[in-house]
Amino acid sequence: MDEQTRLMHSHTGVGMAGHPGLPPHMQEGTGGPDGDGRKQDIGDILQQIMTITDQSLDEAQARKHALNCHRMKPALFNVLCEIKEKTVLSIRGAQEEEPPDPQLMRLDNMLLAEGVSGPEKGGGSAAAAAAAAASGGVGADNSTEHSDYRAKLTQIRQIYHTELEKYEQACNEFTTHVMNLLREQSRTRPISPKEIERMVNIIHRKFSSIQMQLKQSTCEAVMILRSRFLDARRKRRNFNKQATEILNEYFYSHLSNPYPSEEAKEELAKKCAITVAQVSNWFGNKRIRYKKNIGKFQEEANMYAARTAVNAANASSHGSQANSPSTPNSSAGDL
DNA sequence: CATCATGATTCTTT
DNA sequence: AAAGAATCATGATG
Repeated sequence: MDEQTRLMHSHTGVGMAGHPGLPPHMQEGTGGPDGDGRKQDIGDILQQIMTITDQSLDEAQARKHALNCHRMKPALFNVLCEIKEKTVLSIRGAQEEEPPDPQLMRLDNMLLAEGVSGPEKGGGSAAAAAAAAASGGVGADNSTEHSDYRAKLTQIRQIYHTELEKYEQACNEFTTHVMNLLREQSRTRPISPKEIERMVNIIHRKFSSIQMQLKQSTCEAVMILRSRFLDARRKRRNFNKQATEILNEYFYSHLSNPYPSEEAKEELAKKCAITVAQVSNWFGNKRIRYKKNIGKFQEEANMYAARTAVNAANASSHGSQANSPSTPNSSAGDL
């Protein structure tokens, strides 16, 4: 490896010939193979940097002060301003404003929709619950499953916000640092406020590209979480036997018109300890499956018909029997 | 472990 | 908006 020669090669005078308003490291295309007139060893520069001491810094400070106080300084500064005035016009054509990145907007929208990037509310879980309910739409029944989801979502949001804050802070720090630097330099070379502004824009763009990575990974995390939990809303649990009995009873006793009204659904939901939506699901499934294969359900139909008949008989004969909800082991309980 | 039952979701129809 | 139809994914079962 001849890194040394390569480095030597890449350092030429052109590095200083770039944009006057930008520090060299922010420009593209500086350096590169070039005429090797001087071939100044970059190692020398590094050496100089490494050997900077407080003393030499003080020295430099003093020299700067001396320069600033030089009697020719204002005149020189004016000349520089003039030159700058001429050159800056040709530079102005650079990309001023960029259109908002569609991908970034997509990510932002999604994070907002998931309740991640929204305003952090005190409760946290409440916000997450609202978000989950809004996105899930149907759910909101057994919160035992959702609480885990909410907890994880809150966790993700916390990480996201702390990271975002860190970036924000770093960005601000860096920006003020650079601005101070530029202001300091503006005493010896002309720097227009517009240039400083553009510099700030560049910094912000760099940092926002970092932020986008954060948003991207946050989005991925949320997606994974969703697929694991919210999609686990279809982690189906069979209704208990009693509930299916109640539902079947209603279904077969209203076989000619198995469409319970809203009130009836509520009643059934209450009796079965399930939601109205679940009752609707059940009837939807039952109707279509019954219709599809009546023969398969014939036995079941007969059974429930017989039972309701018996129940009716009991109710009528014994008069005021409030309710016999379970009738655990009656005629058709098992084969 | 293959298969069916079943609750939930999604899309289409009414 | 509600029902129908197709489909998905899991639970139960043998």
